[in-house]
Amino acid sequence: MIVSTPPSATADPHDVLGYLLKHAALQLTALIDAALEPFDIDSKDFGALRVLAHREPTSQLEVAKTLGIDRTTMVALLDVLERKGIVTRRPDPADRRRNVVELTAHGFKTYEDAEAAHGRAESEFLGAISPGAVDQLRRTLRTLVEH
Amino acid sequence: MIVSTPPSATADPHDVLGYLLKHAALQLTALIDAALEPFDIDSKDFGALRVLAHREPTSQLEVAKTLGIDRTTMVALLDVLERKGIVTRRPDPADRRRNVVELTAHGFKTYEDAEAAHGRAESEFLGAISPGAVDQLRRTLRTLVEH
DNA sequence: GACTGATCGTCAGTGATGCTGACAATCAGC
DNA sequence: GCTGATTGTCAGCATCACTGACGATCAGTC
Repeated sequence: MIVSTPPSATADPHDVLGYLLKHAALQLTALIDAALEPFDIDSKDFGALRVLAHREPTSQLEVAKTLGIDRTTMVALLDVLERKGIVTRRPDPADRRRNVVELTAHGFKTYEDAEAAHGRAESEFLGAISPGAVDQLRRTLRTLVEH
Repeated sequence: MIVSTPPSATADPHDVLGYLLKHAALQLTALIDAALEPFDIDSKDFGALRVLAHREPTSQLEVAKTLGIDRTTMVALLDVLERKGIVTRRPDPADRRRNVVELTAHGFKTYEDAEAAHGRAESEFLGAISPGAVDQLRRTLRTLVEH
């Protein structure tokens, strides 16, 4: 080493991809949580609602797998949503080990409102970059996450 | 709505940016933690080491601010690194409220080895996308994180 | 020089998150 | 009808990073 790390001798953590990904996720989540707060749900809840709104009623495990969370975590998540009257659980007649999870009417309305708010929050977060860069970002992240 | 969400009626969470960012961060962190394991540090520790290696010895608070973590969190982080002989803490003679934090010789060696391993892990994670896309990703994330 | 307010490191306590391990109920294959 | 696997549930635990409080110290003011 001739000179002591020439250009950015500050060791800017913004060079480290892990830092950038983590903090981008944190900031976006905070924005979305704030945007969803009027609907009494948060970003985790929204993820579940989104899956439920676009599917035939499925089991808890299916939803959990889709969201990439544990089935034990799903229990607590649905407990809250059920208490709020957003989803219902009933035993699946075809396989009584399973619970069929469904959005209530109120749940579906909540989802639609939340979807709009979510979109606005995401757009706000992405406001500083061009639409092309947004597409590129989404594609790149998809590739990385899906190996 | 004419038909019920035409193309991807599965509500793929991979469309949601928050999901992508979070899981990209998780996967990368897991890879890096595994790569750093032989050096008895993890990705959080590495962040601190990186800052310390590229700076004049500074206070705990400075390092914490740079890393975007709380000063109370920094205490525990440094406790571990000090116990491992990677950093030293001593009161700043110029301001005895502060601790001067420094890498030990062993700490610096650890950092250099860890830096190489970290780079390999990051490259492995980024293997599926082109170098151009990597640059673009880094720039985009930087813009987003820095508002 | 002594008082006031702010700063730094420390620690205890807290809340959120998401796991493991165990359990009962149920199903599928033989 | 057994046996083993699956589903939902629950208790317990580990991690993480925070808040609030405290003592020690510093800087500015009188």
